[in-house]
Amino acid sequence: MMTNLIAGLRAEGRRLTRSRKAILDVLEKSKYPLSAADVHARLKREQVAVDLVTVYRTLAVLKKLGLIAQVELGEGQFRYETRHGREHHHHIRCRGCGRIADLMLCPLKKLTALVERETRFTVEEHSLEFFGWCPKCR
Amino acid sequence: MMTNLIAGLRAEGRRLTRSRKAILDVLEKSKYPLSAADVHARLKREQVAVDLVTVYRTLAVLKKLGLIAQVELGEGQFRYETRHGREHHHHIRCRGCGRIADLMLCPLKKLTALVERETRFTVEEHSLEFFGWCPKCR
DNA sequence: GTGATACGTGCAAACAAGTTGCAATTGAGA
DNA sequence: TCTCAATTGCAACTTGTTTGCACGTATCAC
Ligand SMILES: [Mn+2]
Ligand SMILES: [Mn+2]
Ligand SMILES: [Zn+2]
Ligand SMILES: [Zn+2]
Repeated sequence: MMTNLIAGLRAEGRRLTRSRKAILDVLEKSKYPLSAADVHARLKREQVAVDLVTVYRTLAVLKKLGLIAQVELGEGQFRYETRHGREHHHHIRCRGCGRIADLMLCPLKKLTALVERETRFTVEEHSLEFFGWCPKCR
Repeated sequence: MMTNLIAGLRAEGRRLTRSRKAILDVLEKSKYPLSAADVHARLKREQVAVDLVTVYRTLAVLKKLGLIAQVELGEGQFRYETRHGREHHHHIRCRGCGRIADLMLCPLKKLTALVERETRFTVEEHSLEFFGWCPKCR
C-alpha cells in the first residue's frame, strides 16, 4: 500500500507527506468506510495534527490514484475505504444503529455487457449498497 | 397516483395541498430523478410559486409515504423519482455530461436471501447505480 | 357555510459537508 | 544544503438541507 502510494504520487509529480501516510493508514485500519470527519477524528485521537481541509484534499488525491474508493450510503456524505488487499465488494447499512458491514460478493461482474447493451452507455463503475436491520436492532 | 397521495396523506392526518400535488406532478412527468433544486426550478417555469423549503419538506413527506424513491448518484445531493407506474429499477450516469438513464432491470431480486445469510442483517432495500460514458461523450 | 384548529407554508437563519484563496511551510531533486 | 513547486493551515465561502416561527389554509364539526 505504501509502495502504491509512493509510486502513484511520483507518477504525478506529487509528494509523500506525513499527512498522506497517516490518512491512508487510518483507512487501512478501519473495518468499514469512513467519512472525512471520521478520518479527522481518528487522526486527532492518534495525536496526528492534520487539518480537516487536508483530509478532504488528501482523500481526493488518494481517490484519483485509485487507492481508495468512495462509498455513498444514503447519509448525505461520502465515505472512503482503502482498496488495498480488499476485493471489490459492497455494503449493508443498518437503519437502526447505522452499523455498516461488508458484503464480500458482487453479482454484477458478468452483467456489464448486458447493461451496456441496454443503455448504450459504456460502463466504468457501479455502486451497490443494501439497507436493512442488523441483528441487534431488528 | 393522486389517489395514493390522498389516501397516504389522510392515513397520517396530513392534508392535500396545491404544492404537494404540483411537486408530485413534476416528478411524474420527469424521465429521470430530480434534485430538490430541479423540482423547484420546474415549478417556477410552470408559474407555480412554491418555496424551496416547501419542496424539501414535501419530498420528505412523499418519501415517507412511499410515493417517491431517493436516489444517490455520486453528486453530493439527493435526487427523487416517482414510484408510480414504474417498476423497481436502477440508473446509469454519464461522467461526461451528467446524463442519467434508466436501467429497467434488477439482478438482485433473487439475491436478498443470500445477502441476509452472508451478513445476518435483514434486507429492506438496496441501491444500485452505474457510472460510465454515454454515446455522445464517449 | 362558518368557525375552530391543527397542519402547511414562506422567510430568515442556522447547519453541515465540502471547496477555495492565499500566505507560510516543506518534500524532493540538484 | 539550496531551490522551488507541491502541500498545508486557516479563514472565508459555497452548496445542499434543516429548523424556528408567525402567518395562511385544508379539514372537520356544527
Ligand atoms: Mn467495505
Ligand atoms: Mn429512474
Ligand atoms: Zn460490484
Ligand atoms: Zn434492484
